[in-house]
Amino acid sequence: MDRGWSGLTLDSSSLDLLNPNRITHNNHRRFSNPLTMSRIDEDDDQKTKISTNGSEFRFPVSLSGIRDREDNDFSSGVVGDNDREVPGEVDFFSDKKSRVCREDEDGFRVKKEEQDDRTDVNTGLNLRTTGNTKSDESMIDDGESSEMEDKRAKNELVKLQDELKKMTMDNQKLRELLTQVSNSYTSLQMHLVSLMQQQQQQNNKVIEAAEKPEETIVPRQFIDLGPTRAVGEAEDVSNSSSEDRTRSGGSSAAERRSNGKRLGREESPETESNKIQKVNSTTPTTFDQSAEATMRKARVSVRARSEAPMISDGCQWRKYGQKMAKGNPCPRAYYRCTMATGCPVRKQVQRCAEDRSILITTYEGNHNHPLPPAAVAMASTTTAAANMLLSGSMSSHDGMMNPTNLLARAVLPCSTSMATISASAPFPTVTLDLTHSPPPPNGSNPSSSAAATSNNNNQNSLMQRPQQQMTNLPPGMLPHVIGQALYNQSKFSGLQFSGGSPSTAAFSQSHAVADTITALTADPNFTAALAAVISSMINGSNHHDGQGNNKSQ
DNA sequence: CGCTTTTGACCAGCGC
DNA sequence: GCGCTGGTCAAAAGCG
Repeated sequence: MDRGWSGLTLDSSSLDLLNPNRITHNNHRRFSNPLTMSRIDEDDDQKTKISTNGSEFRFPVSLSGIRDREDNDFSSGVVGDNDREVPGEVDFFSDKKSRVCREDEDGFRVKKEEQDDRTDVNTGLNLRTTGNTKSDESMIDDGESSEMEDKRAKNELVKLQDELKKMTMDNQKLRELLTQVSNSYTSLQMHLVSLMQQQQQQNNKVIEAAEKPEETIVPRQFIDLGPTRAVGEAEDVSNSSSEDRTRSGGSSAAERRSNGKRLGREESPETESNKIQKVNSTTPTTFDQSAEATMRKARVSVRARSEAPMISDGCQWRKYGQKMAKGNPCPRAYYRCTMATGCPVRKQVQRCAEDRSILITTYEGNHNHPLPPAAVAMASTTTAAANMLLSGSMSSHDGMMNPTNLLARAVLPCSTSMATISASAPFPTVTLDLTHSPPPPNGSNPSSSAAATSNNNNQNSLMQRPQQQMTNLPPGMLPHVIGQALYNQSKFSGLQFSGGSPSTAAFSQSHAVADTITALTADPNFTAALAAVISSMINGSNHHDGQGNNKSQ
């Protein structure tokens, strides 16, 4: 069994990775970004020396641009403290500049000026120098140099300590901010899902009333796929149960199960409603229509690389069966959600026949109970998938989909394609392939064919297409990204969420990033890889950056 | 002892 | 009608 709990833990090291600004901040402050330097100066005057000193180390560019400010910093900071240090500090800086100038031609002019100043000083000394006094001067110089070197080292130490303190404080602040953002996002997502579900249910009722005014039975698809249960509202789904899946033809399976074979399995409120349905479903007139409707049981299939038996999605699952599937030497395991009695959510887990490292997890149904934060994303996944598929079925039975592009955009705003949808399968299924590297712009990535061929795994004969993937994503992260993607997609579908504003895309994108960050925090071991994903999402320009993620292929 | 997993059996749908 | 396949059940076994 997989408890699948993934606590929200924050790691200071990961925080640096999480925050793109932070990355820029740290890296460039030490290496090459004068803009960051100036920003630091503005942020904290006390750190002027630090930042200046930090830049003093080795930034190779734009010396002429920063030079003046640094000189001023020196004169205002160091000189004020100890006049005797002025020459030393200046000399040292000049040495550094000389070294820097050897590395960068941009600073040549500055170096020359500095050298000229120094030359003037030395020249003056030389003019007063005799043979003996010259050696004395040298000795004095050496003594001052070593002393200044010590002081410089001390200053550096103090500065570094200050910088470390500042970084620690920044990390703490970011940590708190991240926690707040995560919490806010989780609650907001739940709220939005709830609202969307309510809206869709209203739409469903209107449509059903219009199409089948005399029918007492609503095709289960509408209810099963309806998101009303995802957040655990005790909605009286008088005729729904993903268990009474209509693939069984509706009545026969329901009757069979009502005969006692499955008694005790479901003690949820559904049991009562199931009985109602069973009675009603015996009516021949309802069978055909409900059967047709229920052919569209939404599923979300996730392909991901994982050595674990299951990907961790935050829910509790109980294995209730295992079968050898045709064409795949690996058995298929059937799991049922046990977080609440009667939760209709099931999932199938099977390894890909072609690549055993690929784990194919197919989710079905919507949770009817509150979920822990770690499981919200996957819940939203199934819900959003249901919404998306349902929106298609509402508009057209066959032409429901061509939302791949929309979905792909929702999954990753910068992606070409990541998810595919099969409407022809017995159950409309959204398949997300997270196992391959991003294809080249022309889509001729060999992995694309691999993705296509490796799908021969009896997963409803889904059509696979070249994908934009996030290679080796940690299992814990998958549901977050996927959930957000599908959630976005469901909004983009526009059929049941007509209220979407132009800002919806940006809103969703920002939340996708936030959700990704949440997932990141769940497993610091993957922060590096995930930071790359976040960066790609933020930058929106990772189409051609697949080399680093080609490990999986 | 209670919960979970295993596994053989059962059933429905589908194609021939 | 028969066989194949997918999906599920439920008794038995395992486990903490």
